[in-house]
Amino acid sequence: MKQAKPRYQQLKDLIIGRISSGELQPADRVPSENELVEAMNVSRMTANRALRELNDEGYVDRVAGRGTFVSDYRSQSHLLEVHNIADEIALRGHTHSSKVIRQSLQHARGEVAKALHVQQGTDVVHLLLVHAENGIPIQLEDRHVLASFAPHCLQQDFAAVTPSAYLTSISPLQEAEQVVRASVPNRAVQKYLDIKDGEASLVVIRRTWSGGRPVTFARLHHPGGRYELTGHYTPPGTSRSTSSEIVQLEELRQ
Amino acid sequence: MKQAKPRYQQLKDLIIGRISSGELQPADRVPSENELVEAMNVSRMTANRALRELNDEGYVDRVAGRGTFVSDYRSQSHLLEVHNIADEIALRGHTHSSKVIRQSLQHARGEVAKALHVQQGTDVVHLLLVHAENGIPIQLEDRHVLASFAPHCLQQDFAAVTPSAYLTSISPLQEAEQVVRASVPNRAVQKYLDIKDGEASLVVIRRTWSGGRPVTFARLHHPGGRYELTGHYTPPGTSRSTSSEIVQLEELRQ
DNA sequence: TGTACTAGCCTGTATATACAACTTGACGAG
DNA sequence: CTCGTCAAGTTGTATATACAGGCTAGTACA
Repeated sequence: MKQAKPRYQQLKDLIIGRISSGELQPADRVPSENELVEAMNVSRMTANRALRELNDEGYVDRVAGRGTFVSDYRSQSHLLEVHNIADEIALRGHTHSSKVIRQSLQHARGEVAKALHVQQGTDVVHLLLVHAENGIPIQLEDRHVLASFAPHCLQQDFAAVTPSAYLTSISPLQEAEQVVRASVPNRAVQKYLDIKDGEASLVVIRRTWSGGRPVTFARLHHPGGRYELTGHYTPPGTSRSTSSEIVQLEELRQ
Repeated sequence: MKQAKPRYQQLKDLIIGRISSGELQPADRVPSENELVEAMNVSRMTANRALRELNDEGYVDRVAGRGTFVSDYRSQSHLLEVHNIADEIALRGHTHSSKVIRQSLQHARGEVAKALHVQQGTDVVHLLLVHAENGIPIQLEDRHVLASFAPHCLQQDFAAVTPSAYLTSISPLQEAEQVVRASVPNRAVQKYLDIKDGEASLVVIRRTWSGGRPVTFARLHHPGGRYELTGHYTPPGTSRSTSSEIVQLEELRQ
């Protein structure tokens, strides 16, 4: 027997759905409280709670006197939260596409074996794919998956379902460790991400545990010029609306 | 003329104060909604909002039928999430040293004024210092602090106590937002961090709130070749911690 | 033409009321 | 003594209502 969700949650889900599907684009106007009252047959306080929480969660921006508008996340993602690149892009109202470059069974050696805590030569599936946002390359995913953990990994169509989504569908994520570093990538990475020579890239190296052991090891290369990670720590203070304002920055002067 | 805070916010501040001061210990019972109604002369919905938001922010745990209790989760994650470069280095058993390059009173302009939510021309203290680990430069800290928040900032000896440590000693951190990006730095940054031409740097831009307003804005430049951020994630409700283990990695082959 | 003002919409807050669901402890029947 | 029931207190949600304050467009006026 399934308990019905609260109405304010239903409203939130509805609006998040419209944003994720692309029906509502960043900066688009979201129905006002009074419009929700009429359309959804709820009281204004209920509509207010739904929109206020969406505001607190960063989905929308509200301006007294003007209205509620879809927030533009641009190219941000949350630090320390495990993310799926496709979802991130969908949340921004953009279209995600990915191209599989390699999908093969290999024997773990060196770094990979060490990172996954397995013997050299253990079967692993090696995935290499490029993710694009509105056609622009934004992530090169270089991932190794323990073959014993995901036996059907070779048959999967990762252009349709991202490896991240597939792996979490097999078994819930239990633990993750990530390292972020900056580097100037080599030719191969430059080519896949379409970045210029001498430009920096942001690299996220992530190991994910399931059932007490590491099951996948991924290197995620992003073009430094058009990708950044954002983190928000909300210890105390108000439930102040997270501003979607993005701080433009200049390089250190002279 | 100061605008009075909303009553639900006053309630939140009151309870946060009792927790911060130690009057309320973890697992202690917080006044119920009805008790707040009588004691504070507010409606139950207002008390409900205050307690609900404190719950969302992790200060308290609420159980229907039982009551509201002080959470003990926050005290753990607090220290671990916001890091001080000197503490990080000390954790690795190395020696930290720093050199102050600039420590001057300035008027906030452009990006800094915008990031700190103040008028152009507001007094800010500009700090520029290089942190070194075992004598090797590892961070260039370019920080602006609201002068009204830290009036003695100009007299402080930041070679002895890092700005981060000093600021948290003035007032507990309430909220932080950070952006991580990769870039190839300009000459000035290269010089201070002693990095080669064309090498990447990892830049952390961080804004920190206290008392509901941003009080400091910092750009932390790190040499890409010898610095990385590590994070550790454990999904359900458990605390996150930074892991000191560092995954060695190889460049993407070919 | 341009300026000031106002009507109307929007969000933000506060209150009173109501009912549902959950938890605990007290009380009484067996 | 044990078990079930019930009452009281608590949180969770929903509604109707009210007023304050911000924003905008259009209108009246100079």
